[in-house]
Amino acid sequence: MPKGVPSATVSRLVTYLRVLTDLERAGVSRTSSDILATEAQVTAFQVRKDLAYFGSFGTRGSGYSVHGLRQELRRILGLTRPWRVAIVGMGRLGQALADFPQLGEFDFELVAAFDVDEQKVGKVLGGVEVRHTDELARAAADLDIDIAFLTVPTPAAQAATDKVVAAGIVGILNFVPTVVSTPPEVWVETVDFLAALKRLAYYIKGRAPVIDESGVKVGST
Amino acid sequence: MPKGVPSATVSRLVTYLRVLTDLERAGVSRTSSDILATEAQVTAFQVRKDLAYFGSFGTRGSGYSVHGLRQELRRILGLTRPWRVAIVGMGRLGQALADFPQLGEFDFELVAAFDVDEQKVGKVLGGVEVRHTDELARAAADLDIDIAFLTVPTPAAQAATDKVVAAGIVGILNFVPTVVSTPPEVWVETVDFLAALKRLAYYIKGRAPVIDESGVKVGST
DNA sequence: ATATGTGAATTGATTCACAGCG
DNA sequence: CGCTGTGAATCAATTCACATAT
Repeated sequence: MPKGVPSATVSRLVTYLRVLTDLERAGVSRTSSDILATEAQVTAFQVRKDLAYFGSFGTRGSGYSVHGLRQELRRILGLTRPWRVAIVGMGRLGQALADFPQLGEFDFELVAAFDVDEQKVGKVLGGVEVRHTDELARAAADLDIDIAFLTVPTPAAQAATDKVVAAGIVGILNFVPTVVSTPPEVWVETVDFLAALKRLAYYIKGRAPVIDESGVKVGST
Repeated sequence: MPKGVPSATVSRLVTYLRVLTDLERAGVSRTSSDILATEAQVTAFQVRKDLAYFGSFGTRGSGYSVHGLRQELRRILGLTRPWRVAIVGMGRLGQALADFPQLGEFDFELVAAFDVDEQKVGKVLGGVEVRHTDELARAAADLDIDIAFLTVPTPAAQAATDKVVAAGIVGILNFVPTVVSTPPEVWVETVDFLAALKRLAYYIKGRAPVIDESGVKVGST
């Protein structure tokens, strides 16, 4: 596990893994940095450099084994063992994620769900019984929870995070549009579509088609 | 609109804007790069450098006007005018997004929804009438659509993207876990929670609590 | 002949120190 | 005096050229 790997490299490795999975599913047995680069929309240099952080996985002159490189990437990314996931916050999004069928496909197992609403505690939503968030520490130890999906309302985010941290959970997938504080041993990845939408506004500002006086779309000025 | 702004800066501007909105809502009238930095979990240097790409918005010795800086960031990010959004792909996620109440709060207006499924075309899902995806080009011109939310099944992603591009839409918020190809005048922001989850696995690999033989959690080795 | 793996060069982003203004 | 704004320095990431292996 080398140090100093750019986080952009980790993101790209996830993309390469998806491309390799598609290739393997399509029955392709060998590939190259060129092909991976095209599919991932990066350069072949970048693909090779990204892989070089972790070792040498190809054969000079003939490229990479699709299956072999896929296994290596799964190992590098830590996707060869099942991760045990809990959802914290069973509102609309939490319930939708509980229902999401493809989680298991990728060795992520939903093992618990939590909410502070007594109306929800004890009910089964999306196939899991909802427990009270105060049970987090006990349940995390019993159920060996690795990852929490944080899907609580924004004002509750930090308090819920503190409970997750106190429970010894080291990974948080944060769906709440706010920055939460955690000790350094806890890693937080954020998924925030409103933030992505606002970035998009920045990039297309001034590019959006302009309608001229006759109602015809013309290029931006 | 300065060139060469790091994309990380754009992401952080979105965070600063959220912090400023919270501060304004809380009735705070002035702030500083230090306060913004703490809330956004970056350094004060970084805040000032990020803002410096676009101008000078503070007062030396006394910091920033919360309201003033918030307006500047809204202007910089292109959030002072309404953006017209269409959803392409009215499956589970598309319907959930159509139902999402907070879009309008941020000057994003849902103006149309598309699907290829004849069963869905003509129905009203999440408050919008669903049109056939082949109507995209016509509708985009009539309704002046700026942004498409891409929420189609993965195998349909590129074909749907091509229709979006042909319709003259310049911004795509891509929820599909794949890389789509677009001409350079179209900007794509990707929201992929499975990718974020896999990155998380990488970072916590080796950090996850280890259970010793007596069933007690101990630090990772 | 061909495509990988990698050190060197370049480009880009962040950090810093302090000059500049209120 | 305090806090912003910014050029210079450091640090990090990407690009490139080519040596290397099959």
